[in-house]
Amino acid sequence: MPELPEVETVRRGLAPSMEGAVLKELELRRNDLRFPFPADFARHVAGRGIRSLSRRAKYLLIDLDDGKTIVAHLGMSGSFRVEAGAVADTAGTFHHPRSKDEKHDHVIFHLAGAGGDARVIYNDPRRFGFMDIVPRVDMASHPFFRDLGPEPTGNELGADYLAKRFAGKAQLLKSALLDQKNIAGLGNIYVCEALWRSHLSPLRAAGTLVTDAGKPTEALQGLVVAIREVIADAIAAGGSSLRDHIQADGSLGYFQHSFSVYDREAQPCSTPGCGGTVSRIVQAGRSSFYCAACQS
DNA sequence: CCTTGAACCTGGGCGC
DNA sequence: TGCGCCCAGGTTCAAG
Repeated sequence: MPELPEVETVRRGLAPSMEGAVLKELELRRNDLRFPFPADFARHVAGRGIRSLSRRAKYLLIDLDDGKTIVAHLGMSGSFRVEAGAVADTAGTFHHPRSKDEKHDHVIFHLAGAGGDARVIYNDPRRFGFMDIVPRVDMASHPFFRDLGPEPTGNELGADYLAKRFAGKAQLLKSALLDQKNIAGLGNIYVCEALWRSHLSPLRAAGTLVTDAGKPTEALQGLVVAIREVIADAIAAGGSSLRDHIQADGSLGYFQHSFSVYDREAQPCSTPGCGGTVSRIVQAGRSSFYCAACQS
């Protein structure tokens, strides 16, 4: 499902329709996703204005004008799509585009905005996603966010910080990078890709990237750069569209065309001069893709 | 503390 | 066409 770049792409796609709009009605087509919706969820948010859309890790945050925030996690298969408001065709006739209901449409945001009415529809076949509402003053201490590590964007993530987290750890590097307490927002795809870019094996112990003095090794510094770059590249590409993930406007991200190792088992490694082959192994129940020839 | 495996749920792909 | 199995972008909890 959506990792950080996909959620960021969703946020950017939804923002023009949602920011500044009024949430006329929240339509819940079932009682729960992964968890039950909060008590009186729909009644609670009806009529509220939407201030802004933001993101923390893989959470989409919809800030309302009453000091509360709708928190949405897309799980493995969640997606949003927008039905724009009335649009004039070339003859000047207004049409209200309304896509037909699709299977697994679970939550519908009915909006009134400057561009007319719109609907934002949350679809999630596997229902591993969830939504909740949290007062903004409590956000940092809320269990969703309390233990999250730094964002891998910009300069928030540092090698010195990771050295402290990894020091003395026998934990597999793959698992350490998937742990949202270490870095927030990475998932299976981008961990595999960042490890390939930094020529590090997913089988390596996290502690081997830290010197005896507790400082980051050059390898760890390279890993931090690779993580930042792969996330930035993926956001710029609109995320990765595998299976059911689409952008809010229905278009596809295209970072999947830039995968070097993810889902490329048995294909040649693209490190210049390497000549190796991409392997797939299973670690902690997840597939890891890597080149044993150039990643150590 | 550690790591692994199962669980949550539906659907797509593949082999037979 | 169908069935059974494996796999899937995440997270959490139990068990060893």
